[in-house]
Amino acid sequence: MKERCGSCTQARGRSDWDEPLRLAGEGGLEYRGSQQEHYKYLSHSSCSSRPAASSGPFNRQQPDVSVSLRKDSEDLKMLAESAYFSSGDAGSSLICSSQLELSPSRNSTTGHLPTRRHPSPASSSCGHHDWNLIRGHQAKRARVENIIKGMTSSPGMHCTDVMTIQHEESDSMQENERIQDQEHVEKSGSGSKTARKQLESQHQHLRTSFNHVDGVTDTKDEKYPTWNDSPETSPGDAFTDSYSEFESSSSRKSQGWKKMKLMNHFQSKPERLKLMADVLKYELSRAVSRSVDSIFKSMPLLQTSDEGSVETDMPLQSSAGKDDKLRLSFSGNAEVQVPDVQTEALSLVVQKPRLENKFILESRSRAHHRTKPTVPFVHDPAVREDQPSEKNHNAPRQHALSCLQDGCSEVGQAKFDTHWNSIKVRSKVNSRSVRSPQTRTVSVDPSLLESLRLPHVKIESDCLVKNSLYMLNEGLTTNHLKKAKLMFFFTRYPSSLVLKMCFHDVQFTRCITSQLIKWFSNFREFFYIQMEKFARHALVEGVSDVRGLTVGRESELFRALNMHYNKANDFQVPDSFLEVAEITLREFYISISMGKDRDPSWKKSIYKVICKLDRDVPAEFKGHHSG
DNA sequence: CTCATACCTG
DNA sequence: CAGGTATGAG
Repeated sequence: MKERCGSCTQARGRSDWDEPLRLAGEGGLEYRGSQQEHYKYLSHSSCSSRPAASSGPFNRQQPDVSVSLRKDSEDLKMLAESAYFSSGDAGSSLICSSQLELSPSRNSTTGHLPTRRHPSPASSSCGHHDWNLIRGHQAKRARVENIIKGMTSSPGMHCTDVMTIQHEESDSMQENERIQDQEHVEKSGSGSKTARKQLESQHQHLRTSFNHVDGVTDTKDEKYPTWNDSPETSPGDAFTDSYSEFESSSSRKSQGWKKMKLMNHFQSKPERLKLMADVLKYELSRAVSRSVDSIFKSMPLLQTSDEGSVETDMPLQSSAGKDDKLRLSFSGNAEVQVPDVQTEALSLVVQKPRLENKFILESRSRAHHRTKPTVPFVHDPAVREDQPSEKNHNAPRQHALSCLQDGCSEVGQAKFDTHWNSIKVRSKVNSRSVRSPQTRTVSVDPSLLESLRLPHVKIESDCLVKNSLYMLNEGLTTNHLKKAKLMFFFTRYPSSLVLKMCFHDVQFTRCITSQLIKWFSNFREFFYIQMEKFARHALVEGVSDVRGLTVGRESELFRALNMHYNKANDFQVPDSFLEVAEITLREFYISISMGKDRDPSWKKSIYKVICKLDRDVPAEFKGHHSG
């Protein structure tokens, strides 16, 4: 009694689900013949009365449907194919590209903003006076920009970004130490040196430090890759050790030529060092505070609309409209701009790294050097129509965090608003996976906050984490189910591509895919059961002509269907679905009236017809509102 | 054999 | 709606 849509099963079976990377498009072609065959059969059947001249919805539809659907099918295939190929390899190539894009620190040529400066003794000496000409606020700005730059990296980077900032400071200071040492030697060699001169020297030194931060990059970038790739050695190591006395943040070991310098640091200028550290801390905290404040200022918006896309005073170098991931990373890092080397990674790691999407969170064990920027992979098929939702989103969608559309930007989509708070769907898959924002916390070491003098910065972890780290669900929620039901109005046999596009916020594991398939299978089951029931009922009631079978919005059949798929009745069921329902009902009626239901697989032919009536799912299903 | 689905059941 | 099973295609 296994009635199956043979071609459907074939076309949508392995090639579709089992190998999602393969486009499931051939089915449509195969069905075409079947459909024609079917309609031929229908026209031959005693019940079929579909002369073109006759009126009525049935006649109006059939020819149109069979033709236009064919065309639509073609278009769909094309669209799907293009969309597919761009999204199919997203899991891999996008990651790679994103990593590249997101790692300005690894490629000094990409950034206006220096990420890492390692003034070599020679060049730093040469540029010393030039740097002194640069105003302090420029230096600060540079640092802030640097911070922002760091934010554009992945969430997993925040710790090391901070480290980098510290190291930058350290390096600058160290460089100045070297300069000062030189000066010291020179002056001591020449003669007297007053305490005032010492003080001036310190101030000069500090200015130089900041200027270094701002201006060093050009000459030192070439050193960065080495530093980045070889965490064990860094020109800034020496000072890091001394600097850590104030920040207690670094465990890096000084190496090589640094050690002698380090000795000098402590022996000759402890006070100066301390002063420098204090000033640096102050400046750093100010800069960080400003940047963080600006970020947080914009953060609450992220929860509710695209307006919340991160807009800060700070220049965001990276992205044009398409690079949502960059901005996402930006927000992701925003939460942890506090130089905390100990805590936040833990809270982030709590989030399960995504295996398929390589959502990698760097281990803290590598915090002592800049980790490779990790990319929060936004399962965001590149071809996805990035068009605004019809109900909201006047704000430009390019404002990032469009990848957050699922959770945070569903203004006006009341029926999806509770996505993030939705209860779990009863299922094995769900039971292990639904991420609740409340489960995430960002722990920032209070002492570090204190040390940074950022009392006003509130780490709104939920908001931040929600916005930055919840793009991908491991489980299907009730809202996903709801969405799937609404999708059923358009497609009874969604391809894996469509599913991925519409549920791009879900990690498409095998389980998830199977569950979605099962959902639609259940939907179809209910749908066909209703159809058969009403068709039989019509026969019993003596309906003699299929033209008398219509499915209107007031019909009992539609109400039953609507109750099932659109219980809240908050979705405008497309007319096309009514047509599909009507066609299906008539197919059942015809088959039953012909006694075909005695054939165990009598529904097969009906399935063949219906599966061809799938429409493209509206873009709003693909773009956002996961639920 | 695997795989995906239809069908049946709870 | 999901689990289990039967079926058929590859």
